[in-house]
Amino acid sequence: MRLSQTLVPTLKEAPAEAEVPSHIFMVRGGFMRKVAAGIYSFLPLGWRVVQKVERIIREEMNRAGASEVFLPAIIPAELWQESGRWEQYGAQLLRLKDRKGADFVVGPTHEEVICALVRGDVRSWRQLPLNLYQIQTKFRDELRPRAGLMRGREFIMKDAYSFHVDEKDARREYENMYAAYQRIFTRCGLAFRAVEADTGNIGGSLSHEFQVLAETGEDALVACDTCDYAANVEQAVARAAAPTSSKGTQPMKTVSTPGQHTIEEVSMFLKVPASSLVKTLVYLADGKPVAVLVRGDREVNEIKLKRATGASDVVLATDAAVREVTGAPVGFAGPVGLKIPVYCDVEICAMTDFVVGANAADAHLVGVNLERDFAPTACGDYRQAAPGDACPRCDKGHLKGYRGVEVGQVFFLGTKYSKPMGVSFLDVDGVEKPAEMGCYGIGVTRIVASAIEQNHDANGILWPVPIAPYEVVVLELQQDNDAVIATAKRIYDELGKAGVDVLYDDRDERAGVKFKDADLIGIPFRIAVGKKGLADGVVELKLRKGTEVRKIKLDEIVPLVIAEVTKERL
RNA sequence: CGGGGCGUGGCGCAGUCUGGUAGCGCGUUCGGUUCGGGACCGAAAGGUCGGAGGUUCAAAUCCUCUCGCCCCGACCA
Repeated sequence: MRLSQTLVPTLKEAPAEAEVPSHIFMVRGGFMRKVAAGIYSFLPLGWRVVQKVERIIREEMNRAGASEVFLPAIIPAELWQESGRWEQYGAQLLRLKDRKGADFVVGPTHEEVICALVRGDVRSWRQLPLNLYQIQTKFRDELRPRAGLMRGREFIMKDAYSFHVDEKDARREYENMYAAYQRIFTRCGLAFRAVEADTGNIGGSLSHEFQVLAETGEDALVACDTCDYAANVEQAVARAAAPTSSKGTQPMKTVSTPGQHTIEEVSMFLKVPASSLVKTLVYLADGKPVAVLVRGDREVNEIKLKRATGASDVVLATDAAVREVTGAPVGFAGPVGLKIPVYCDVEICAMTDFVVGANAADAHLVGVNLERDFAPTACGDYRQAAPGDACPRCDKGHLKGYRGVEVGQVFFLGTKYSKPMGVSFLDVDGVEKPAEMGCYGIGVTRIVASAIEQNHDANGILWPVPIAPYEVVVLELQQDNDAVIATAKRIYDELGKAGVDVLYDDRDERAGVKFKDADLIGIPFRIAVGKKGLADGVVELKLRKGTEVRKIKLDEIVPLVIAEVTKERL
């Protein structure tokens, strides 16, 4: 492609709203433009990157035995009412009406549609297993879209759904997709990690997320420094310290702590570390108050609490509710004498003579001990795992913290959707059974953003060759020199004929502008054709990710570049 | 939804406190000189100051309402 004939509007300055590197460079490099909050147009360069990523995904999905379909973006509400998600999904679901007043949704995900398709046409065990996927635009009306493509409202996703005669086969396919995902992200040139994950809204019982490691990632991860355990902190098991046999030595007594209601304040006031305090938090589990105890320097993991209480909704209680339950202002809650269920994190089983709120204004209890002074309803893992924790899987390791961008997730769903949606088949034994299901998503546009987060410098993007919009850029450094123009055009033509994706900067611009733009848009291989080099019979070859400028003889440049590009393609 | 901030030519911003009829840099167009790391000189085009209402002789500026956007938090296949 000749740069003079396409639209690559590069900018010297990025819009003020762009903060993360991927957003800044995609706008500055002329890859995309914003249309509304979380909604973007892809320009020629950006769309080429998306298509390269999609091609890799298609190749690997097809190789893994999945079949591509294309489902509608606009879905009748009845299907969502049938699954129950019309009510459950909340405000993220964009709802609309047609001219007759009938309700529709813009699909944020497609379990309903795929189930409706499969239940109509799959009747027999002989038709299973089946794995269907699509690459399509999704819409989720996010509370707060941010960081360009990292969290948009409209985005491109590859979603796959598999159907099986039994759980064993569904788990086999889970492993198959897991392996395919490893290949996809590797081929995209990403440094990533598969981590154990919560199953969230989608439901099901087994899930891994594929996280691209990046400082700007929204997700907190922990991974063992010794074994291969890795998990989203939402999901990570917090290893219990060995319970102490000591019963504690101090008597329980009340101390006055006027105005000290945060852990930090109480810790300073009583001159004890936060790790010697026990934090009592009141939650409403489906509206009913429960208390959770964690060590003072820990955080409650609400997902674990949700699981423990069996509630479908767990929220921190309002100040008024806390006051009603504890009889004290917020900041003085404690387990002693509480009439509501008390969930005690196991870490506290290893503590003695700790500090808790006294359920009275301006007072705390010191020298408190489990069992002796209060009896919890349950003991378990209710806290957020944290860097420095002992690894829950191996004996030697400790957890380290990372930030990640979730680019894919695989779920084993069981019959969560197939039962309510009536996806069943007649098995060999003549019995009708619900299909076991899996689903597997990849954020295509998020891959594009996270690739930039991982591959950029101060001047612009450093695309990995397999997803670069073009593999090679040819710079024509002078417009008034026939030899330069003829040579640049010849190299461009020959590379193009050889199947190399090549961009030709034939614009009537000064050399400096072309160098700057080439760095900004991040094409991996750069060939500079100028009169200085031609005088010596050479052109210059430079890799975007390196600093070395190689002078290559005119008759060697094309075969050399073809060889080097091919090597990088994966 | 809670907290903070911002809407002024395509982009980045000043002007708003203290009302007087819109300015700077980049980009764009034309002419000239330049020409291997975002050139220089000269000329020019381009703005309902997010929108509506109000106060005033006079509103980008003050008041009310409203819409949009960004950041932090809560939320999240």
